[in-house]
Amino acid sequence: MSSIIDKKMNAKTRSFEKTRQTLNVTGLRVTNQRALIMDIIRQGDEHLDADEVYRRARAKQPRLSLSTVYRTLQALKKVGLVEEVHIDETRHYYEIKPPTEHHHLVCLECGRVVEFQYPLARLIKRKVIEAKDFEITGSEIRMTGYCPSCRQKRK
Amino acid sequence: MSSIIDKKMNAKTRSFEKTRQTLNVTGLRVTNQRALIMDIIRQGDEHLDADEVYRRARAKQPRLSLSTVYRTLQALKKVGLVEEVHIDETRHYYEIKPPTEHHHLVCLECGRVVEFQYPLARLIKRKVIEAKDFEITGSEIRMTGYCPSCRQKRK
DNA sequence: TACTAGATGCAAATGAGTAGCATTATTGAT
DNA sequence: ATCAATAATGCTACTCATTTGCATCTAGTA
Ligand SMILES: [Mn+2]
Ligand SMILES: [Mn+2]
Ligand SMILES: [Zn+2]
Ligand SMILES: [Zn+2]
Repeated sequence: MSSIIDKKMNAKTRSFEKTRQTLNVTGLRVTNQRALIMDIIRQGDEHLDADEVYRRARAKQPRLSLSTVYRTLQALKKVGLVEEVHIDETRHYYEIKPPTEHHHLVCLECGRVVEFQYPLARLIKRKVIEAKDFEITGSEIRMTGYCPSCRQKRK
Repeated sequence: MSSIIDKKMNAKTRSFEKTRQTLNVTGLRVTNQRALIMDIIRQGDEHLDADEVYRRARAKQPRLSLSTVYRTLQALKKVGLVEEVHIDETRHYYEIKPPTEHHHLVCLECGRVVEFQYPLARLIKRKVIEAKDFEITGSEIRMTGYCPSCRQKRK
């Protein structure tokens, strides 16, 4: 049998199985649709919205419903495996909960989203508790501007 | 005639006229509905959403339509008189463009929004251009946590 | 005062996300 | 392996903030 196909299948299967393991410890039931959705987010390079997840998932499981995608995204968010990002105002995007703090830069010209790895949460948390006696548990920074390649074109 | 009523009327009229002046220099046509909406946002202490603006405006101009509120908010945003804040995911809120940078703290318990006056934009802008060659033109920080009074209750 | 582009009001449309409910699948116990 | 309990799924219908089309109106200008 073709070793190329075997390798592809195995890579996919491995990833999927790893995802099932991850899900298993959350208390959530491990369903095929959840494993698939989680896997798609894990493998997806970009930030995906519900509809994009849906489109990609249907390629594998045509009977999967959009409701399930929405419910799964909520569930994964709740158990802390996935994070919701508010890059634009019209819809929510999702990414695997990252190990280190990062924030998002959105290019106003081309829409590209760039990640900015920098720890601001600590600083902010401290400043806020000093000034306002307000205890911060989460913060999100969204920055807009122009990416390197669009800056060139504008000049 | 009652001087109290006169003073009230005059205060309102003065505010409204000042708003008309402000609008006049923007290139936008100065309509009663725009002046009223702008005035409501200016006088409103809190952050107002479209529907709240609509409710308050109808008290003065019952024929005003919700569409006009939405269109006006967009117009005021575009000319830089008003700023859109993304405090929650379900709707947009509006405030007069503040002269100094501030960000918003949202209490997860009671929903109260507290403003945090602190200049982070400069720092962020610099760090980002260094690290990513990305030119930042706007940034918004949304922080969630617990306000002083809700922190008490939780203990 | 008359002209005209821009603004308004109303009604209908859009679109992301949610909810109800009958059916199905996972899990943990026998 | 079988079963019961109950969580999850797939539909469909719904909600609700925001947008759009279009006929009518009005602010700004000559
Ligand atoms: Mn990211
Ligand atoms: Mn504010
Ligand atoms: Zn760009
Ligand atoms: Zn509170």
